[in-house]
Amino acid sequence: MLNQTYTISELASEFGVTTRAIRFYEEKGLVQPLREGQRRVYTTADRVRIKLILRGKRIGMTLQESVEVIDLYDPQRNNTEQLLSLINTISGRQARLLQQKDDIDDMLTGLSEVLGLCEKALGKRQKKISATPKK
Amino acid sequence: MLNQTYTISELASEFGVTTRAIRFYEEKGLVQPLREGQRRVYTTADRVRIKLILRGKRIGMTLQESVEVIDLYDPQRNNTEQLLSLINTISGRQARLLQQKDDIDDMLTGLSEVLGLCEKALGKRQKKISATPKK
DNA sequence: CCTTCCGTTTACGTTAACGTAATTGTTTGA
DNA sequence: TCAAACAATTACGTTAACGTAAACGGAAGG
Repeated sequence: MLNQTYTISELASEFGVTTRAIRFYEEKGLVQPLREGQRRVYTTADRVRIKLILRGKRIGMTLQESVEVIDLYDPQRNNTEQLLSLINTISGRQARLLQQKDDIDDMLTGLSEVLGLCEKALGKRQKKISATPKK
Repeated sequence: MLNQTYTISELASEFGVTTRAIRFYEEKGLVQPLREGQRRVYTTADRVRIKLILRGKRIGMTLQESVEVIDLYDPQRNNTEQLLSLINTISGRQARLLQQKDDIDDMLTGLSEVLGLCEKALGKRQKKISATPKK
């Protein structure tokens, strides 16, 4: 059933963020943990939301954008108009993500080339060292 | 030889940013255009730098990070120590980029699933409409 | 000559996403 | 019982990346 709960500092250390950050996400309405008296109690659902938010951050999305994407996942859309609008939203987001992948691939290619040059330069140096008489 | 030059507003409109943004990049030392009197004159090299900066932005890098990556491309490193350090830097950056690709793929998968559901829902509705007697 | 269109400098304003105290509980193990 | 550890609230501070506005200068065209 996975009705496990978490404290704020558990989640903070699990995800490598501060408790302040998590409280800030709550301020912004990104999560709404339960309370036990004063203490915040996070469910696995909250935990997932935070995880998704941080995933969004890693690829340069704002918190609001992350929430928008997360909200796409459980759509309460009924009528045709809303469905079509949702499809447009998703298509747009997909296009941006594909663009990002291209950007990343370009950058990876460039870095690999530089890395190749480095190793080549080091290789020459190593040969010189290897060729150095041992005493 | 490609020694074409550009005005600030040419580059701004080409890249879809404001002139203010480009001047800001100069303030931060990201580009150093020539001058013709007061006017800024951008070379193709400047243009490339700006392009790379904006590519970095698209994948969530800060301006400083973009500059760091750009600077990796023309290394003035001589000694072994610096080469090894450079290799480490590049490897780290590559790892982050791969992580980002994974994040993007995960998100794309999720979005595709939602899209599938949308189309399925729409399909049903279309069938109903199609099945509606024409008059 | 006057306006209109770039372009420049200077400077203050703004938003996002927290950081950093300071202060105040609450629980819990020695 | 008392300090140490964890949590909460409040509030001011900070950084990045520009936006926005004011005030000014050259040049080009009618």
